[in-house]
Amino acid sequence: MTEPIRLLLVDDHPVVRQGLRAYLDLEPDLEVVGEADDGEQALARIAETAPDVVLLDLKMPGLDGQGVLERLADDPVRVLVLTSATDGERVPAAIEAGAAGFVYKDIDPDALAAAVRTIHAGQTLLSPSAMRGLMTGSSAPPEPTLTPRERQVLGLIARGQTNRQISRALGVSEKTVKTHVTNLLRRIDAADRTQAALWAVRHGIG
Amino acid sequence: MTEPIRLLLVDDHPVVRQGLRAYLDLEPDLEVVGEADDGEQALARIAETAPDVVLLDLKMPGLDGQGVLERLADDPVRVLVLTSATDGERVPAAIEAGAAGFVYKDIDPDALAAAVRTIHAGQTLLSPSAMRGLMTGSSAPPEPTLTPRERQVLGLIARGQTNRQISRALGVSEKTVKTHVTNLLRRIDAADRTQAALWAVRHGIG
DNA sequence: TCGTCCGCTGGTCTTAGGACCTGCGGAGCA
DNA sequence: TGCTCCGCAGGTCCTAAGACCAGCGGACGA
Repeated sequence: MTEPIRLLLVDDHPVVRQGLRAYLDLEPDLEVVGEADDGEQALARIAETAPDVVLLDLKMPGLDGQGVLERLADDPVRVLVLTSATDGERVPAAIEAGAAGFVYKDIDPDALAAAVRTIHAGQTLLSPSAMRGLMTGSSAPPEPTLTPRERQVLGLIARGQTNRQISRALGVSEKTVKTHVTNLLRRIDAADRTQAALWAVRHGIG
Repeated sequence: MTEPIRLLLVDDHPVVRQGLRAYLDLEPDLEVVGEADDGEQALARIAETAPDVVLLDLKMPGLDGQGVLERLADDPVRVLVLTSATDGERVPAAIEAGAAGFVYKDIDPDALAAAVRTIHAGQTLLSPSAMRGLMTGSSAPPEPTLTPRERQVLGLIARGQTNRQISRALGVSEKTVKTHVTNLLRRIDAADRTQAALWAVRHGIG
């Protein structure tokens, strides 16, 4: 097993830090090595703990996230910006200042862990549609829209049913079920039914 | 999007409530509408806020979790008992008194959110072997005994990984992974990896 | 020593699953 | 009318998954 990714959590709300720590520390390849509640403290902790990735809220009293980013210009640490829909307008400047990506604070824990790994691996977490959405001030990313039938099939997948079982349950051919499965996998960006089932559980379907 | 599931958190330790709230509130379909640190306060909050689901610690000063359950006999609210391995002997009585399920306090956030959704959907979170083990007063959950390796593989399945991906993550052959999968499927009585993943989620693995 | 469990790995074989091609009819809308 | 979406279903094809056969060495306990 390789060294865990070392994380610093920077947010002025203890509740948020606690919540983040509670589930990030459960990931075996992630390790929270410190917390900070403002920009100055963040810089001090970064110097002390040399984290790989900083999860950084932009909106903080005193030295804010943008200020931190500007002072980290020559530091190899990767910064993942934690943002909310109402803070979207700060993100482009943060990216300009060197942040490697951003996520919404309401991101689910799996996706946050994945985001951390992605930027730690040297990639960035930006998509033109996401940037565009932020700049127009639109709310959180929309959920994929499944057709009623796809949703139904997904619900049955999330109960562990095979295509054969689903076809019998719905009174259609197995071929039809396969078609719905193929379509819904593409919509929710899942590679297979197992991932689809997990997605369904996370989204309260089935 | 449907209405979020409204939650009340009941635990005498502020730290626990805070941590729970921090990550449950991050789930878009869940909303923490209140907290209470003992049974009396819990009943008052339930009356005020009409939550869908109560996360309830059994062991509290004054009116405890069991007392709350007994007074909620005619309330439609669903109760998810938060327990620890050392409190296991209280669970059967709590279930008898109307709790819809129980989870261990060290459950990971995904599994907890899934548990909440499951009981909100009207299901229960009980397995005969889990109940049997609890009734005999054993400490650890009496789950099917997976070997350490099987458990590890199951955890990765529960993240949606393929056998190939798992073999790379663990540094073993795909053949070895398949063997572990075959063995763990038999142990947990699952027909395929999708069912195994769902089982893992329900049991706080991965 | 022997037996069991564990983790590792090879082999063979079948089939469920999924991608991607196709097309039908119905509904709704410009 | 034409287009899109939806649900339904056929086809071909490949491969991941899983069952079941086998065996190795190490650790542990009777």
